[in-house]
Amino acid sequence: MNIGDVSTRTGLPAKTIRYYEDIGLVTPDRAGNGYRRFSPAHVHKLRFLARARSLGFSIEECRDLLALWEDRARASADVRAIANQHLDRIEAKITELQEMRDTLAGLVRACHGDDRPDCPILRDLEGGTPKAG
Amino acid sequence: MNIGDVSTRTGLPAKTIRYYEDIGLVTPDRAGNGYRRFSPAHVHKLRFLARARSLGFSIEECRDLLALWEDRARASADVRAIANQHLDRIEAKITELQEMRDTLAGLVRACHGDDRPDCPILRDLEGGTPKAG
DNA sequence: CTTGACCTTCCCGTGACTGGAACCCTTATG
DNA sequence: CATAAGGGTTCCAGTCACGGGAAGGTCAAG
Repeated sequence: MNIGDVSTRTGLPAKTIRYYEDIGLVTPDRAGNGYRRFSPAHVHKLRFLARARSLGFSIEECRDLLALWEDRARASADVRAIANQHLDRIEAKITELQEMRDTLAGLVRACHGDDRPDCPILRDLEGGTPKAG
Repeated sequence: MNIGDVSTRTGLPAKTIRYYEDIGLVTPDRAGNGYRRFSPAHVHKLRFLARARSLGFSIEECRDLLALWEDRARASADVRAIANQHLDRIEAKITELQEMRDTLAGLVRACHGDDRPDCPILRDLEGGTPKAG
């Protein structure tokens, strides 16, 4: 199978698939004309990667997950540890973004948003005068 | 004031302050020995930047906000538009992360996490067999 | 024989910095 | 006077996970 087919089958751009080869995540064969040739197993692997990436795992985590996936003697605890770590990072990021959102939403609410120059948003950015009174 | 003092006063690393000069966000004076010299106004501006960045505004948004901040005739609506747009992006990101979190949390819960190889997390990544039965 | 859709490699750009090398300026101390 | 410490300076490279685009090879159809 050529890279274009693999791309449609996995949803990954061809560029991304080449990149994954570059960094050693997949190693397709080569046809006589130099074209990459992918087996169903390669496609399966790339789908695994696409799914893991869509869940926000980093490339290095994907590499680890792939290794575990291909290790028939792996311990599920190892997989869960990676997932849990990632989960913690996601939770932290969510909290951080929620704080940003709350602050910003408050400022946007406080701003009348017309053609006058007075603006609580800028006042906050300027010096943390969070609307006195 | 030298860059080190500005760094402590604003909480921004010196490297970042130099970077902000590079991209034209601040333009400190220069002393005879080539050192950057910052006025209180520069520090104020950098604090503005630090606060805006901490709220997740991109550098380009910061540039726009700075321009509005320094335009005494600005309309608060313009500021609010930028903030609102940013708010939407934050909301979208939060939703995306929450979906990731929910999926991952489900998988982690389903994984017994011991030394056996059987693992629902890998099963999901492998092919979307989301635990049949 | 040409067209057009594929494929290849290669290099640059992204955002917002961070690390590090190699060097200059200033002050204090032996 | 040498030197060491602790500022500062420039410039280059790396991060992460690709994406854009150039320059060119390959293949099936008309």
